[in-house]
Amino acid sequence: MLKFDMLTNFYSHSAKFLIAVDCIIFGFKDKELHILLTRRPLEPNKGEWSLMGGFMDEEEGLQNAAEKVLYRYTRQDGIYMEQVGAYGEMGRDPGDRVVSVTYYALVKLEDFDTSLAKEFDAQWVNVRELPNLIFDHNKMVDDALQLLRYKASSQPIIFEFFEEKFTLPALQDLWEAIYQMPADKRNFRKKVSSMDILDKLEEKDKLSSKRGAFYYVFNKEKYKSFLRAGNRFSL
Amino acid sequence: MLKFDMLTNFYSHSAKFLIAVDCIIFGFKDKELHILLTRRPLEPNKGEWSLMGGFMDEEEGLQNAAEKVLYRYTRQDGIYMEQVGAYGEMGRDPGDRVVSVTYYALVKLEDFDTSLAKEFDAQWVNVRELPNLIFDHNKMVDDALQLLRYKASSQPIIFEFFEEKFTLPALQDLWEAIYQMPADKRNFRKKVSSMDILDKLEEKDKLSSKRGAFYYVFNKEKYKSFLRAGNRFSL
DNA sequence: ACAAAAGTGTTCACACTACACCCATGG
DNA sequence: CCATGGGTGTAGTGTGAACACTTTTGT
Repeated sequence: MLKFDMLTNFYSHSAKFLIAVDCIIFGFKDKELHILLTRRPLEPNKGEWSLMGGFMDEEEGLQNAAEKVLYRYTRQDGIYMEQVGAYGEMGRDPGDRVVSVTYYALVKLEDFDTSLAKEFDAQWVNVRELPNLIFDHNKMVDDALQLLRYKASSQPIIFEFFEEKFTLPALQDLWEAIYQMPADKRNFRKKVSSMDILDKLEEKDKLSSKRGAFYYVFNKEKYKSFLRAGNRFSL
Repeated sequence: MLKFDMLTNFYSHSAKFLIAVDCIIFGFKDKELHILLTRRPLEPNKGEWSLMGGFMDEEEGLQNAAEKVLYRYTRQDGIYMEQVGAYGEMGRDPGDRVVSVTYYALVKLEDFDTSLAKEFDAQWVNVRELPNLIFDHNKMVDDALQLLRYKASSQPIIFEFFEEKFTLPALQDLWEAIYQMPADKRNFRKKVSSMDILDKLEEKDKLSSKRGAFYYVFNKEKYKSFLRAGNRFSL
């Protein structure tokens, strides 16, 4: 009996914990950064605002668990995702001892399936007007935002917010929403175009202005050359 | 029975996991950055190189667990520590399903109790000459180093490597060990002194040179004024 | 014709880089 | 007296910030 335990499990003496995966899902809408929140469907704290989450299963890793949560609530695949951290202080969840590992994700909000919102009682909430969230979820969002800002300044992840093409005015609006700072139009465009990592399309977006703004696309190959030449992305 | 479960534990259906806390303990010695490693005392992979770690108990949080590990292996208190991340892919630990949460720590290696080394079969290993470590511990060290570099460039944590006082040549050696880059002596000293966050002592360190180098101390009050004036630490 | 957003260059200040010589001391 | 590491200043270059007007087009 003991021998069997030793073969299947070397650490059988130690305590075990529930592991939750909570996702800070960012999207860009109405010139503002939003995150997807839900009304918690279960006790304790049922009905209060909460991040999207779930428990990790035996037969999956942390990444898989996070991807599962993301797919469940967005039906999008290949979502950009990054771990924020682990939250495991005593009593952070009054329901039980739970260690939560958080990921932030960037989703393309242009073609979001609105029927999902009803199904899960989910809403896109402006990050500038966040309500009180359960447990330590507000702290998680703060940490995620800080990490997002750092990553977006040093890696080309800002393009993950768009389905494919985007205009420079929209890109700048997004930048300003992420950093909660106004940016100078000319300096912003200069910085972007100086990296030479975008392709300008013929097509214009005529929806948000009369003149229309040209669409651009992030060009992964150009970005690679850019890196090979010893440069580093910076926004 | 069911009712009782619901009161004490709302999530009783979900899987539970062992949670390990592994620490990347950094120290500065012989002009090089070192980390504290040990020969793993238990199966599986007994005898191989490993980070310092332990399992989290029921009645402690992640932070407490990490502090416990640090105190156990260094006997130092108030160690600077920061979470690196959670590692929880399937099969990362062949012994059992374990999710590991890692912290890096900066310890004062000047007055390190060498008897501890024997007690725990621990050694300070140069980060430039790391052996293969068990499981995903090499990846953990890489991630910790990256985070350390980022933090040390934007916050005054580099001083945590010293007991109290330090010389500018030693500080520069440490900086070079962290970033694995040579630094210009005059530019380095200019940057440090331009922040005006150090106190120069009368005393000199006469051990590492004939002329002797003045000791300096990090002045927390000066640093606060520095921040209040709208500046940001940068090295 | 006018309102509303797109697009475009130049100047200035500051920060970062490169660089070489004298000083103090112990042996 | 000399070898070893400690300590100091300046000039040039590149990067980030400030700043205003013209263009296009739908109504």
